[in-house]
Amino acid sequence: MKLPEGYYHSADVVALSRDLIGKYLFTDIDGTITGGYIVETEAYNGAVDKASHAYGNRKTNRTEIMFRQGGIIYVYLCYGIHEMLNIVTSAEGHAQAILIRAINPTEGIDVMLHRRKMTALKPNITMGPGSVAKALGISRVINGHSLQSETIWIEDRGLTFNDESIAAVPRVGVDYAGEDALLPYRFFVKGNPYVSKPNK
DNA sequence: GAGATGATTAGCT
DNA sequence: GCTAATCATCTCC
Repeated sequence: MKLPEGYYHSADVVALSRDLIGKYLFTDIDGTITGGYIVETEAYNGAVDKASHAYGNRKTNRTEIMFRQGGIIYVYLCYGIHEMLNIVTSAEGHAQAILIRAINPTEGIDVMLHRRKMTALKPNITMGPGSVAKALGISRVINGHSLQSETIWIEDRGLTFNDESIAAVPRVGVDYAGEDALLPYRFFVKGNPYVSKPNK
């Protein structure tokens, strides 16, 4: 059920982003399994994508993770507050990654509520990349972990969406990326309550 | 070593 | 809708 290592080695990060919709993402951070299926992703196409941290093959201590072979995770801090979860894909030397923007929780909901300091289940528990990471207990501590590990992994449980129920639109919050900001690299399940606000 | 800034969110108006 | 929160990382000096 766990997606094999080879799944992440595809060179087509955009197709993978589309394919990850409906896959189940789980974490086992402190002895409790939490997760759900992915309802929103964004592709970051490495060296040729102005919106990517690795645009122009810019390699630093932070982005080095993305240049590795696919099948690991890249976690980083944004705006000083929010941690974001990315799936690194493609072959070594190609800095491609997929940002997980929203999931539909199915496992360990009570634990996620506690992590989010919430008392009732509301869509905003895993709506938006910062919220997903917080609900799943993801932090920079597990930056670089393999998706074959016992800490974080993705499963295929046979859930699929047809093309009509998946929207492909420009990405969020990347206006500074010029023409690359217009690329339809954001995928989400139409009408799903956990999808983050813009363009819904 | 200092200064600018961002793949955002939550809370208030 | 608007704005504050808040810091690791990058970029120059």
